[in-house]
Amino acid sequence: MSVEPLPNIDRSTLRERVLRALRSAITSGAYRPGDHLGEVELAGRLGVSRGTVREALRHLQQEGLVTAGNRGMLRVNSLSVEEIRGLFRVRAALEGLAVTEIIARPDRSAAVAALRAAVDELAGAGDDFAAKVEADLGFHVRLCELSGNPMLVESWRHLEGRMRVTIMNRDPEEAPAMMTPGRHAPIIEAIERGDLPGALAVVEEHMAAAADHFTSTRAR
Amino acid sequence: MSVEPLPNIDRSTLRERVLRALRSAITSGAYRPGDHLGEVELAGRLGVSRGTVREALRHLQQEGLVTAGNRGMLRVNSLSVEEIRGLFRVRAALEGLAVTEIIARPDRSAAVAALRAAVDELAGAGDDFAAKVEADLGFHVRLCELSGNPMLVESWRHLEGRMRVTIMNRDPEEAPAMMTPGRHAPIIEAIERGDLPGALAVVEEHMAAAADHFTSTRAR
DNA sequence: CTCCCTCCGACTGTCGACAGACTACCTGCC
DNA sequence: GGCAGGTAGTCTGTCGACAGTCGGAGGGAG
Repeated sequence: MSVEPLPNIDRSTLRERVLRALRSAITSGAYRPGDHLGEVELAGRLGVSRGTVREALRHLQQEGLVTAGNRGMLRVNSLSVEEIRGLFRVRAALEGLAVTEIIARPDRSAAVAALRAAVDELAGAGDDFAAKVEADLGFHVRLCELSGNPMLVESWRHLEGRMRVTIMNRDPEEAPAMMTPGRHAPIIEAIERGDLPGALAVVEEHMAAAADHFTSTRAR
Repeated sequence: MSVEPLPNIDRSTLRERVLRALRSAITSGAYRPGDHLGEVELAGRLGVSRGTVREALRHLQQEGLVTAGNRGMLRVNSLSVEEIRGLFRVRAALEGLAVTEIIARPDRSAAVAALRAAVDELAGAGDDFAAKVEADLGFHVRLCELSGNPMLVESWRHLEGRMRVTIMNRDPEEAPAMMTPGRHAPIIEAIERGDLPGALAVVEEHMAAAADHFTSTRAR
């Protein structure tokens, strides 16, 4: 008797799938910042009950992708200039911790290799805007993962939704300037040298530049 | 016609009130880490429907107060030793950013005064364990607030639930050693001097000591 | 023409019920 | 005595419906 095929059964709950669908719809730009997300419409469109959509929306609200407006109505979030500046300062602190812990680890060279693979993906994204975004964020989350500190990853992910709406609030035409291998290589090099102050300075500057980028010429 | 009294109407939703009640029940120790939180039991005890309790529980799950166990059943969270160490390293990074921004602000002396008031509350808590916990966490969240970076506060609060279950997982008898005015004063003094490297070192050491404290003699 | 009142539509808040899944126990057979 | 199979109980997952509230359109009075 054969035992191979039997495709993996999807054991995820409906709520999880709806959550992923909505998150994807927002981060892909199908819903723009400010758009109203009505429970009834979404439930009808997804073919599930309101309660299920509701739970997914509440989850996205805590992720910062969605925010409550008048009368509890939810809409796609968009950050103010001050929030964006603060966001990138927090990211600088978190990713500064990440490089600190990576440099302190014995398997630093393995981390460097993994990071190089991440920038290669960024280089391979070409002109595909969505792929560039994924590769860029993928590099930074990988940075956190390689620190070996799950709580750091958790904290970083808590900011991810806010970053994604910020990215989506801009014109895709002018964003690629930020997401190039050249901007990320210095971080890896400093880690490889074991140059902690240098790595911290590079991360700091990387985030400051990103903050400037996303706070100028806002809203498309 | 008189216009004064008319007590403020509570416009909070039932879900918000249930959320606060459950959060309070956990952080006060009524439910211990590992305890199972059944939707039916809670709904019956609170006199609300399961759906409402469910939403509150999901919120607490994202806060890290509650975690999913077998078959989606939720129980009060408890952190491993590694998670606790990582948690306090992230806190060190965040609160390090806080002191950095406070020192850079022009109204630094006002922040110092506010922080002194916070440690006074800690001193006035006496032997009341719950009051000491509130005053201690109050000091640190105040530190973040005074940075003027709302995103920093948001990130810190995201860790608050995990800290609270960690605190609650220990014997109240031996915790007070951590939460004394003497342990917090050096932070304020370094800020007052404008001594950034000194302040960072103090915060770092404060968090390392706290991590050691909460990873030794675990579980009561 | 303007202002106010009323009615209508839409949306979220909350609830109770049904269904599916897993656990633990209990019984009968080997 | 031990193990397989069945069975009851309990928990979460999901759904549809009712109710309350807010905003706006529309009509009538001044």
